[in-house]
Amino acid sequence: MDQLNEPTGKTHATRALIELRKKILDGELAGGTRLFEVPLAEELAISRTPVREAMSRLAEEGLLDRVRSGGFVVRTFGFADVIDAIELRGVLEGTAARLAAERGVSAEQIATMREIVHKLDACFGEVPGDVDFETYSELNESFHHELAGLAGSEVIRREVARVSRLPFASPSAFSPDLGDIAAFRRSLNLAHEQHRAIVAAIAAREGSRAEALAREHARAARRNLEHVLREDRSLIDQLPGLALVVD
Amino acid sequence: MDQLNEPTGKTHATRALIELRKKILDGELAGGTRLFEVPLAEELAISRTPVREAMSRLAEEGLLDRVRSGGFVVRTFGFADVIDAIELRGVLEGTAARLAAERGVSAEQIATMREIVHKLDACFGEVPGDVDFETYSELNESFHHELAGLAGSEVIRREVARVSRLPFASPSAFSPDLGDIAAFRRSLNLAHEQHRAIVAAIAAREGSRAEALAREHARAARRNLEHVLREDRSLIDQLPGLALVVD
DNA sequence: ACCCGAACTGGTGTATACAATCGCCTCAAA
DNA sequence: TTTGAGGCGATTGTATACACCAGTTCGGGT
Repeated sequence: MDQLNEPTGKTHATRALIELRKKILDGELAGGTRLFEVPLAEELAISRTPVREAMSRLAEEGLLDRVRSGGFVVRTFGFADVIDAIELRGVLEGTAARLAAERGVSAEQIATMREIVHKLDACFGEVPGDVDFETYSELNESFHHELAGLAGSEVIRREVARVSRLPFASPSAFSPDLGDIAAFRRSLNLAHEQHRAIVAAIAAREGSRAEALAREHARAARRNLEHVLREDRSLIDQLPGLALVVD
Repeated sequence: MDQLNEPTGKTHATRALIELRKKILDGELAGGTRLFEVPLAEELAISRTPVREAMSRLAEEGLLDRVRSGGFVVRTFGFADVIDAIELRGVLEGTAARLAAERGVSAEQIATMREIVHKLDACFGEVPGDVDFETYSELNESFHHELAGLAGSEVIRREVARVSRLPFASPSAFSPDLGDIAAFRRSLNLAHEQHRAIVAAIAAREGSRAEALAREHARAARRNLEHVLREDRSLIDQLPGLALVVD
């Protein structure tokens, strides 16, 4: 599921996939829009075959729905769906954390997690709000990536990855572009404390605690989303994958 | 996601989809087997195009994996994966139940659930083990179907449906074919008590309890699986979708 | 006015020829 | 022995023509 070959577009189908995905995420193709093969093929200057291939993959990603009579429509996402997708990620990461704790993880795995946490520590400077945002964002992604696989279950890892593929539900949804906002920088301290606690709970085989912490950790994304909605809706367009959301 | 047009096969692609799915679930195509378009097309007496379409859909279902260099392989499922898929269904149904309780459901929805529970009651006769298995199985499916949508979240409903599509993880995995075994028939009393309790918890807006009950309810499937593995492995071939599992 | 069916339109479904690519094998040179 | 270039066969990628299906419209008979 993570081997969706996209070296920035080798085949026509891959390029079509990337272009279409971009248009959907940018909101250029509104939810509910039916995608017709012929016009799309003309627009992309390719034949219908790779267009179909691309649409099929987008259906796998959950950005398109197949319609009964054939063809595809752009899936509609409202803010409620974004909230639910974030909740779902929390639930699944929570399950990954719980199972990791219950089933036990190797010393190497714990060491890996602790190293990531340690490197994340180093992102924070003396004064609150002084954060190496770029590095934090990368390490945060590593943390969540590792966590998904920590239970040693391919089934779980795959489903966590799947829901995280929706850009607005991904663990790094609010990371890369909100570095300017002081409030977000400061909230990172709390989030990172949760990173530390999750690892500790897993190491101590406290499954229920690990699960609860991972769920609460995902709530940070929801709080950020709600902040954006309440305080500064102009940020919506800057956040990747939030442009397609309608309400 | 539930509109996978399969009126038993109108188009070649649909027939190919059904045939391939059957072969995978029956274990005729072992996990790891690479599926080549040309031989498959010849075998099914159709062209490559609908074969690709069918494989693409099977990838969406999670029965095939795409490989980097193009093409598909049959996904491998071990018993550990079955366990995890059942666990995952429990987690997701638990989330559906919790959110339904937390967010509240309409009187009509509760009435619908209670009606299903009531009809399920009627499946049980005077003596333990006297069960209308056929009807129970159908109603059980309705119960789980309704539960998935009870939170009013399309995102949740869709993901519950998705994991339930793997036949060995579905709520009715052990229903239709185990009616003979007395032990299973008796265990149904317990399972049905859980149905009743889940509805009661949701109605009382006891989210945590509803979640825990739904999770535990899914464990019944796991117990049945483990029973089959321990006591009577010959049943494996009779259970739908368990033939593909290797360990 | 009403019905019914033929033709048309707009879309996907399918077959097929050909192009591009990947993996592997060979063979030669370091 | 290793390594790298080259070629070759197997397999997927792509274009395109045509088939087919479902609405829809239009016409004619009643």
